[in-house]
Amino acid sequence: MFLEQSGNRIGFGEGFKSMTINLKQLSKLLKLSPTTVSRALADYPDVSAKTRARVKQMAIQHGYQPNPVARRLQKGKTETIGIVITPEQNYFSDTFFIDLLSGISNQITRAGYELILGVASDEEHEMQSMRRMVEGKRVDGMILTLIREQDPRVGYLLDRDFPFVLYGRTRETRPYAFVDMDGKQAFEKACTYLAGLGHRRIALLNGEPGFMFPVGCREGYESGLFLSGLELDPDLIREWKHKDPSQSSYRWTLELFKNDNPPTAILFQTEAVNGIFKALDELDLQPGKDVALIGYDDLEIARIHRPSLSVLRPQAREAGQRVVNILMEVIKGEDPGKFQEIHQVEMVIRETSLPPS
Amino acid sequence: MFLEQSGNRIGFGEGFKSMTINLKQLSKLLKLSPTTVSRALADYPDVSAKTRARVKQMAIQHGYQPNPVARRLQKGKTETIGIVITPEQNYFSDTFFIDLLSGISNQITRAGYELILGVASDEEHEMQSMRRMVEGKRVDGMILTLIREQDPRVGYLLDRDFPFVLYGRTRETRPYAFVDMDGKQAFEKACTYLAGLGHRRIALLNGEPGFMFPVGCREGYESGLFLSGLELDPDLIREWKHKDPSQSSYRWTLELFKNDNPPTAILFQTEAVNGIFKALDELDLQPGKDVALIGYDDLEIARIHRPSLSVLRPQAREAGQRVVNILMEVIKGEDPGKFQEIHQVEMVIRETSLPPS
DNA sequence: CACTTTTCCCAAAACGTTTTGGAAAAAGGA
DNA sequence: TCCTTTTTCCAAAACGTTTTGGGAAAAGTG
Repeated sequence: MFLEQSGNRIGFGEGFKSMTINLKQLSKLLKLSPTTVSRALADYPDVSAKTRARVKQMAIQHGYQPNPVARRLQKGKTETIGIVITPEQNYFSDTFFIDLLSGISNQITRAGYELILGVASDEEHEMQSMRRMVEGKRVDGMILTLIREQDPRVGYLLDRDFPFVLYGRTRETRPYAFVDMDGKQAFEKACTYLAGLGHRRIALLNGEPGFMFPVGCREGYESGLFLSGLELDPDLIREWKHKDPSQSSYRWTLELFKNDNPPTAILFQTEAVNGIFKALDELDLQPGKDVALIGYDDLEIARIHRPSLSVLRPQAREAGQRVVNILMEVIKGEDPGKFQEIHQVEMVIRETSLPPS
Repeated sequence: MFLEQSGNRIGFGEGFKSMTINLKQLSKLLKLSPTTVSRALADYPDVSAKTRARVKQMAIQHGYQPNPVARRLQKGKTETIGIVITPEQNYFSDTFFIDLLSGISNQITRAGYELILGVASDEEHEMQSMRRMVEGKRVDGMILTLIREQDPRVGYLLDRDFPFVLYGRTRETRPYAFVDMDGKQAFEKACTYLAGLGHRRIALLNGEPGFMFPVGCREGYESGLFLSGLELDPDLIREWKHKDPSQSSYRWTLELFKNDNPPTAILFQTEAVNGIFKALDELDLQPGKDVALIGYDDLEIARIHRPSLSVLRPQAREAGQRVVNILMEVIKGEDPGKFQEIHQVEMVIRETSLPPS
């Protein structure tokens, strides 16, 4: 009796469990109607300044917070955003994805929303997890990452006019909202930079085919070569497959140097750096000295490695915040086509981008 | 008018948006009361088999799914579990944490619950994010990871009798539920294994102090030495600080071999492997051949590196699933003290655990 | 048949908010 | 003063479920 946890009585049992107070209880305490209390807290103009102050003070004093579930039901919103990640996307490899997520999460919290997470083992479960969120009315909007060139998720969401924002782009003619990094501009910049140093043989170790982001990287690479008056040599382009060890960055790098006219510089995704270093080591080539290297993504290893790796650095946190802000607009009913942002990528010159020896 | 999205009319406009149906609407369609429909779908015995079948069939046909928000309000549960991660915990470094998260997420989905995620930049925001979830009545239970020896989160949750489960352990006398890896047994096993191969000088490059898991690692290490009749040499023990480059695994490894009686084997967190390899390389020592290595956690790099790294492999996925199952019991009101699980860690012998040369 | 038990269904209440549509009281205007 | 406007508050409805507490019909029992 003494220890019962019914918890809805007020002013009894200073245990933490009973520290939860109701709108009704609060209004009783104030001798006001729940309506007025609710409106006072929401700063409606039709409640006098005096009572508003009194209400707010009492609310703080009792630690009142409106029950989010009840509010959601009444408002007809879930106040929730969904995201699905896959373990295979070793996008998780280092700070990059977590930075993106951090930006997303913080901005969502700021809006008073919730971020719900699904972890899917493959493409099929990814879709399944998303459908559960959408069709189960569990979210007001979706955030999509690691976008494929042909991505069924985008068609699905467009078909039912469900709010979403992509981090990345896809091949889809209907308008949709996205935030993307300017991989093209980044690789073009890196390529012309290396050419400017005197490099004539620049290789590209590109990301996994099927995804969208390597497309931009390649465009930028080709454009950079062109702007520098260099020929494109197909032998210098490789596509790295993350899941297939026979096509690992290590193997591809070794092969690259079997060429009788090997490259003096390599552009690549920083994820692949371990394999590249390993291969160069075996070939007795010094990174930076014998081969210039610029990676895409500023992972921790890029900073701590000796020599430190020159990189292209996308601002993941900022991008995450923008994704959320845009999604909120789309949820409000704004036209998604209005929100298509391409963010510049800065280049960080460290020790692996010297002129050819 | 024709394209209006009011969406609550039935059987009109086969657009996807209107594909959402209500309990009330469904019951009207069936000429039954909402009560009966609800109870039929929940398999209550007081509805005849015939109508139950009819209801279910109609529900499927119209893709009816109860609105989770409404159900939560009525049931007085959020059907939601919270977790807060921090970017600094480069636990995210590879598959380990994402595997844990994957186990957690899948099991939560199976229970019809939701997983909400907070990303905090430091210890203070970590607490803040958790308090928002708990005091804002946004979750029914919390999952805690990367536990510190003194962890204010645990005290906080115990104080208000809020359901939670730790992945890991902490110094706290009150009973609480946890799932932990048997780091002690793992390091003991690795240590005696190396000693059995003939190693006499075994070093420990331990995890960051302040966290709980290195404590078990050290205990296991010391116990392993003792069981093998080896002396403990404090010079062979280092604590690696992730955020402080002056105490990086690279530096510590170099220092380790300045010793005039250097180790022939090293035990460490696999996270630290890059620095160790780098240092050994500079010292002209071959991993596996000149120095035996066993890492804790089976990260991808352990498998793909040549020589491949022998490791201790915690089963992250399974642990994640157990954490959720236990949390569900605790939420139901079971005594948390009953759920304290320590999972065995298997040892995977690869190429870096040879006898001393 | 009269009574009890079982089967099957439902109206109403409840969960905790916000919104709607006033209404009473106070203030302003003539 | 009387009428209009503004200020300030509130009762009731609504959001979409599940649970409570029956109640009518059907089936069983003597």
